[in-house]
Amino acid sequence: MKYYKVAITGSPLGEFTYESLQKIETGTQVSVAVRNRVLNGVVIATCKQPDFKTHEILEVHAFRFSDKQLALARFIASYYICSLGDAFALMLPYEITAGTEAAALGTQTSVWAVRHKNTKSTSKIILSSKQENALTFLKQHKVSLLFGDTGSGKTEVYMKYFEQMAERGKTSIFLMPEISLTPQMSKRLKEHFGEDFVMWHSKLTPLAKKKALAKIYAGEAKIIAGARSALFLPVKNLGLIIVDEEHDESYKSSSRPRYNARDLAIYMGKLYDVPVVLGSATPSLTSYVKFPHFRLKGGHFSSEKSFLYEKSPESLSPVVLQNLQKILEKKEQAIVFLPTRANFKYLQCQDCGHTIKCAFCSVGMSVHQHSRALKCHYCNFTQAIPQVCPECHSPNLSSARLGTAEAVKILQEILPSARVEQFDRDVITTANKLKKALKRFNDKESDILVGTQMLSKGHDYHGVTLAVVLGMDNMLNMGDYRAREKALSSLIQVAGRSGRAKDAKVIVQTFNEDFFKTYIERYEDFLEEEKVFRQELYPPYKKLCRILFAHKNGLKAQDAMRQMHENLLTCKGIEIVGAKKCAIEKVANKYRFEILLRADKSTDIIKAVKSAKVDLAEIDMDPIEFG
DNA sequence: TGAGCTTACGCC
DNA sequence: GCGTAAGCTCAG
Repeated sequence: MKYYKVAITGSPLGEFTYESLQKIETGTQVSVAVRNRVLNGVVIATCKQPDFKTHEILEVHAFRFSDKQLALARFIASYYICSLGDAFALMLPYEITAGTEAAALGTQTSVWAVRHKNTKSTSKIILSSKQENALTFLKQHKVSLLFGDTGSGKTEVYMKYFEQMAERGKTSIFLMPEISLTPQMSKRLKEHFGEDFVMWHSKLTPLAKKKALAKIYAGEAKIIAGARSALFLPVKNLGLIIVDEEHDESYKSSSRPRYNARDLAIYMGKLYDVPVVLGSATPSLTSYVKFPHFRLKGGHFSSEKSFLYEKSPESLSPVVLQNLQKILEKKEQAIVFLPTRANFKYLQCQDCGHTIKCAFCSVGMSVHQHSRALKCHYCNFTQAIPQVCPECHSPNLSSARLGTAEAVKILQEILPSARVEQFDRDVITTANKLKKALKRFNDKESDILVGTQMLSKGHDYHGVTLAVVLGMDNMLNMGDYRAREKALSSLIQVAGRSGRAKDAKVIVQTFNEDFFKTYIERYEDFLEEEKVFRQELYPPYKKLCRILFAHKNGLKAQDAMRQMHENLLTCKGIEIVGAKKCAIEKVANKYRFEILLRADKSTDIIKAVKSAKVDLAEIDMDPIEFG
């Protein structure tokens, strides 16, 4: 009898020992019984017979993780402090049988693919001399940052690099934020690379996933574009990883394990000995400090952009409305950016000051006029809009903090001839709706798009000559160490969506004109100054780790925090910045506490957290959210 | 007393 | 994480 250590896929527990008569290679997928359930697992080692009774491995699957994937899983488990089972779960975003079935399917597809090879464009990508220089630079470095303005032609540089890799038979992974996986980008890559190109994201239908996997297994996919999970696909012959919009927060997972795909891409680059390119018009300070960069300036468009700052509280002010009116008269288009969804973020009593809170979270309920409801943006709890204050019964309830839906409503009333559309995740719920909304806008069937961050991510709007940016001060006043970086980069990203063809105007409503004015066209100056601000206490100069404790019994969560805090006191090389209630005390009926750690080296944090960890603790290494 | 719900334990 | 068994509450 042989004995094996098995990591249970998706389980936070450690490795369990199972027996089998078969010889099973490390990395092989197996089915095992835990309690009386059959679960998937991964064989991670052989071992001696333990002193307890073991169960038999029920089934040995055909799929096996490569040694490099095993190394990646081990790294994730150790750096993000999670079980191997949790790490492997990231790498299996498809059913257990996918490996074998897809492999079988692969042969069929390859015949099909060969027959359709002629769908691939034969046209070569022609780069400008600046772009050529950029590519040369990227090729000279293991990890590099392509710091390129919107419209500077980063995508062509990427595509040329992909093409050269494909010519050498190498596969490239192209990561982008989920929301940027637009029909436009897909179309462009598909047109150029034809059957060599595969798209991967969580919303693919099971059949589409199967087809994509088949191509990947068969080694036919040469360019794999996808959201963060695409990083873990079983790629053959990896040659290059490009992480576009590297500053984007969506690379960081907000559930266990809380990995950052951009950072893991860099680790994978080392592991596979392939180059990694990070790209952004507004790079994170972390990447800017850590990696050599090539500055690709704009100038792709000959148009000019002018900025107008309005010192005003957030509103559709006369200045904003007049400018929108002018745009309509000229039959041009505008985008309006607002960081808030719904009609209003809050509903407040004018007499006693009470804000209506979610019954399950310690946050205000947002007003959704369309569904005539108050909605919690944290847990989705919905209730009717009350007529009187639940505290003092006053009927004087008023809404605060303008949201996208309300802005659309106001614009439709004041500018009745305008065709205004809401562009946020309340309205754009599917890929199809996104595609259609973009098509309407680019076909000039709509005039004004009012939206959140979604507006600014990777879409090309040809005819926009006015960008209105509201709510910047709310972003700036968020209070976490990245607030300035986030606000400025959002502004630059939104501004970058306008003036692609003609001269354009950007209206920024803010009381912090000096800050935005100074840096809007000099992001590198901002980064230089930000270095000084971060030097003493914040990343990339210091490592942070946040540990969360959430439980519906508040005392349980607090006790767990206290216990871990006590354990941490004896640990060396770390600073306990705080151990307290979270800023948002309760979410989805769970009370929340947190510990924040700071250190010079991540190894000290890992060592400390591993030794001090208690059951309830959820580890968030390199956190970017502090709510 | 036991149905119905909450909490603690430990999984190989 | 999650199933199970033990603990707890309360109408009858």
